[in-house]
Amino acid sequence: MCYDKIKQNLQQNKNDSVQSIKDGDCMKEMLPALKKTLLFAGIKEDDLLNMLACLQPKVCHYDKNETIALAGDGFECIGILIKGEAVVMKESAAGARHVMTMLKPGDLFGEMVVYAANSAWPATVQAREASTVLFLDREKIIGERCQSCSWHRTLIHNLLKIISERAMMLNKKVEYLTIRGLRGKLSAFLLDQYKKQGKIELQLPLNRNELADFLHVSRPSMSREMARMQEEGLIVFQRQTVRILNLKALSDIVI
Amino acid sequence: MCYDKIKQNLQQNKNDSVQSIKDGDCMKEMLPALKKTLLFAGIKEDDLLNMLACLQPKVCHYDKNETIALAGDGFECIGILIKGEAVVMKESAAGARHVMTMLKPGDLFGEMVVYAANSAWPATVQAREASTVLFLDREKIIGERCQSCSWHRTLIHNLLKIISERAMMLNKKVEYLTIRGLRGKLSAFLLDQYKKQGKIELQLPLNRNELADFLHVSRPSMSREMARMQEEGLIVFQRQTVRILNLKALSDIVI
DNA sequence: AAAAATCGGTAGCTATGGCTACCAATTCAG
DNA sequence: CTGAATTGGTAGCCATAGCTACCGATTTTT
Repeated sequence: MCYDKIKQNLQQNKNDSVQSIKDGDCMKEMLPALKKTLLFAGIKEDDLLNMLACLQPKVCHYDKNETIALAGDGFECIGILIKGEAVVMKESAAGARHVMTMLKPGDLFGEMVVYAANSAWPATVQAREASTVLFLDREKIIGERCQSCSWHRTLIHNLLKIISERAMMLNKKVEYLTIRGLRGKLSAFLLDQYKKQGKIELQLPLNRNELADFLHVSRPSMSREMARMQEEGLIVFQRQTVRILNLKALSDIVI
Repeated sequence: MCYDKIKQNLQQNKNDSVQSIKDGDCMKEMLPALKKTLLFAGIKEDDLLNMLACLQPKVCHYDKNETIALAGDGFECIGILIKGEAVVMKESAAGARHVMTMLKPGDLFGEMVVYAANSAWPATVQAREASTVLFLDREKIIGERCQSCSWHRTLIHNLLKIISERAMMLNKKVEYLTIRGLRGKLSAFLLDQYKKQGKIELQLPLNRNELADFLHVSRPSMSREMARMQEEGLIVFQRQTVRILNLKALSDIVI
């Protein structure tokens, strides 16, 4: 498992991984990914180097299809994908696989798991291409033993923001999922878009397939319902454009 | 709205609310609630007082049925219910109300919203009895301007843990909700219980009504499905006791 | 510009599951 | 100990929505 890899890395000279970052080669490779990482938002490029020295990250390489983290593992580090591509997926005992997210360079994983007490990693992370991952110790991010580095505060801010927003997103998702009825889900989505875009003439940010997927309904069923709502004079639509005709009726549908 | 109340409070002498905490009367009332609050876990009772002096909380009182926070409000503070009882609820435009959580003394609210960028409060908090609420500024918890207080680190740890665990719970909920088919949801639930209890003979922690509610299905539909599963030799059950007969079959059902 | 792929709409069939109603068993209260 | 209330099982009806299949329109590729 990945965990073995991290441990191996630890047993090496402590400064080894940091050293390797400091020689320009490796660092240059990492910079673009690190700059994109939300965890490091607001930290100047020049400071990144010093910060990494303090964070003592472990760098691990994975081959294509190698497992980075296994569902059920305990997990002490936050991962940042530096290079390559990975997927977060659920695997049933039957072997059916369901991809939950794709990770691109700069993406974070494990932020939630790592700070929750005795929670096992709920999904498997697997490299889809040869990939490089940076592991950050959860305590080091907070700066448990570090009094001198000023940017720990920025990291904590970012971390709180990232996890909070993940939670808010999940909350929103639960809301959509618990709404009874396809029409209800659609109405809720349209009203949310209305709130966001401020006009009754909406541009849908998703195509039909993605929207159906997001609401967890089948595409034809959704199309049918949209057609019905148009018949009943609630909305008019053409492709990605939807105009809400009866705002009140829509909000009445949502529980 | 609540926000006005907090502002009023701010316009008073800055130390006013803190003062009032320091006179024993008010403080004694608060102590039991504060000790239960997860945000303060691991902080000694003696330290609580000093901590509150640094955090400069605002104390607000609410009458029965008064609104503490309104859906859509921006919100800069975390709330701790000290006395009374409150509910977090969703209100549709139609006026239908749905209680999401009940808050008891010591319970926190707003932790997620407050650290997510420009997120509006997704639900309304309303006092069900005459209640007292302590509001903590989000920056003060992190200790933005405070170098001296050592327990900021504990608070940050607790905060990260609380929000992470909330997110993990939501994640679990999404999992259950996205499973297609009543049988799938049931199987997933039973397998989770199996993992938790370690035996194939389970004691369900919920009665049928609660379980149906948790899985977002109707009680009769669930009973029917359970009966079918028994017919097919997957499980045997009687009231709260369920014995799993075919573990593999169950896990095959869950996607 | 033609071919291919993607995207969206529609139809028909059917499985799923929600709902009401009712009954049996168990638990609780007086 | 008896009546009431809660809890769980069952039946039947029917709305919802999933699925397959197919078609036309649009976009992309070559």
